[in-house]
Amino acid sequence: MTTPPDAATWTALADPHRRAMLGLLRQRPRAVGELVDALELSQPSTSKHLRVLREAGLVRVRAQAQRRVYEVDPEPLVALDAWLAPYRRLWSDSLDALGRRLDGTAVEDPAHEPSEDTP
Amino acid sequence: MTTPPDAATWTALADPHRRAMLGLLRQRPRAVGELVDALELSQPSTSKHLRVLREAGLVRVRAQAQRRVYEVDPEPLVALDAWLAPYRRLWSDSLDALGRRLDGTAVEDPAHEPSEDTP
DNA sequence: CTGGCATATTCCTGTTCCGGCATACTTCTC
DNA sequence: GAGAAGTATGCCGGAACAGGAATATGCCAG
Repeated sequence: MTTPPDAATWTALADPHRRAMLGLLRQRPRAVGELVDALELSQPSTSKHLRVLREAGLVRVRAQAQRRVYEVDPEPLVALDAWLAPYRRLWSDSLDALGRRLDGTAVEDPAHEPSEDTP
Repeated sequence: MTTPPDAATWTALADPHRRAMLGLLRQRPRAVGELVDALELSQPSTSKHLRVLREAGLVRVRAQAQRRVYEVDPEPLVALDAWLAPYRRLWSDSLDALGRRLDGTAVEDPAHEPSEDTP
């Protein structure tokens, strides 16, 4: 049933700076200072955003002497991917004539996805 | 290069009610009243959320006499899917031994994705 | 054209969120 | 140890956002 993304995941990704951070960390792990330089953010602000990402489980920290090296933890993104799955048929059906390639996106009967996320 | 998701898409999806709405609309198009009943929200609040979704391009409206029937427009989700793509290798490489199935997720050389979203 | 239904919009309030500045904490260097 | 580098946290003001109530708008039935 593939757990839907945690609310924290969504709110973490809602911010452009945090998405940019994730983009940089996807390339390679980086210390906070590198991120401060790359994005044009103050160090405290950067740390706070990293905190949000960390608490959402999107990044992991490993301490290297005084510096903290952050790297992406893809797990919440897997959940996002799963969340997206049922919507995928909405366009793959029409645009992708090849249809059902044998990935997870098996063609299920309509209107029976997990109701998910209903508050 | 697959345009990255608009900021509006992310903020629209950041709200649980709006995600729930999208989930309901994915099953079938619905009029506002149906959504008001399904979610436990006031009608004005519902309309406002629909407005956000609409302006993000995530839903389309078609007028049916006095009622407005909403349905999902998957286009922004395609962008989301594309945004997710470069991250997918982070877990498909490790978990999915089958690797590079021939979808869009071709295996590119690391650390060269579009820098995207940098504010 | 009057009244009623379905939806959108406005106004207002409480809350959350972001950014900057100052500061505390930890670890390295000398 | 003293000081510096690297990072995290607290506090604050301003902006953005969510929800409710009341109201406005469009459309239909009689």
